[in-house]
Amino acid sequence: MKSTCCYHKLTEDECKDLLTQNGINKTKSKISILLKLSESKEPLSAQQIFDELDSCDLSTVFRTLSQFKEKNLVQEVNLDEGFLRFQLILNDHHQHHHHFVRCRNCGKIAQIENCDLSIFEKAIKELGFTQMEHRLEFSGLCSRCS
Amino acid sequence: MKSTCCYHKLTEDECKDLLTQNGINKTKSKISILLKLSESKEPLSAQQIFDELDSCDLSTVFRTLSQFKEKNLVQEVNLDEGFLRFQLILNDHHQHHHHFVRCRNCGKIAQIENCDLSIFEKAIKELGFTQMEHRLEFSGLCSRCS
DNA sequence: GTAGCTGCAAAACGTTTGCATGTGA
DNA sequence: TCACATGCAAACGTTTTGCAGCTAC
Repeated sequence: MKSTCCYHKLTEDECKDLLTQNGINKTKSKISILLKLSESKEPLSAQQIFDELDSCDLSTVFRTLSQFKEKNLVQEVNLDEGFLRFQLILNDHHQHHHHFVRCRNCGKIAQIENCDLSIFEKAIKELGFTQMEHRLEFSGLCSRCS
Repeated sequence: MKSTCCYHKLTEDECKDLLTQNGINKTKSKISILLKLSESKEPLSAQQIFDELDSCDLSTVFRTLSQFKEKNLVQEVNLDEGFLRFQLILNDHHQHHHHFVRCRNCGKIAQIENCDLSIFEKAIKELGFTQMEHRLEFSGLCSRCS
């Protein structure tokens, strides 16, 4: 199975550096949330992060993720599951877009590289829209489930 | 402004026929929900439908939409607003996909025709996935807001 | 008559917020 | 010191559910 393009487990020191660079206080919660996100090959929900941390309130997880999002450290991922997932953005040069395939049966998530939606963006400009952002997600059955 | 591809206001009789064809009881609620959906040029939320109907519980709206979805009469539209919208599917030959642009400022919604995502589907097949479905949505600023 | 539909109320779910206390720089 | 971060509890908005009564067929 192809690995995701920007999976990179951070050390605690790297987490601290990242927080400093983004002007965020280096608290126990923020460091461990950052660490969890970096350890995961797929985007995590707030609940998932909460479940894997020993002592940290769910509201703190949400507040922290919201702050990370503001600082462009994470992107929200909506896979139509009824909740949002969050994925670390490490190389933030250019706009960063990840697209996912999710198995409708087992929930397995894979990532799709290379996203050229210029055809659509042209059509949308004709509708008078500017400053476009997009969301592209797939679902299907993974090799094990199909 | 370009009109949407399959907007078609139904008559009450057409609604009744559609329900009969799909083996759904012709109740007052179901007819009026179907009518509302057909009158709208953009996908409606359950709340919006509820607000525009005189006497019909919100739970009935949800239950009805859920039934319509099972019968492939409507598709869910997720524009990352924190709730789902529902759009009538009238011409159900082939898989039906609509994609939307939503103005991040005023919420105005427009529809995008022609959806060729074959490039991605090839990449995804290589990941071992089959029976693909996709979701593609854009946001931006409409001509009035940009 | 019976399966299916409805309204009402309550719950469930993910998420956000207010507030008093605690912590990092 | 003081802005910022946290835990707790309560609220929020969307959606689901249980139940008793009603309606379509």
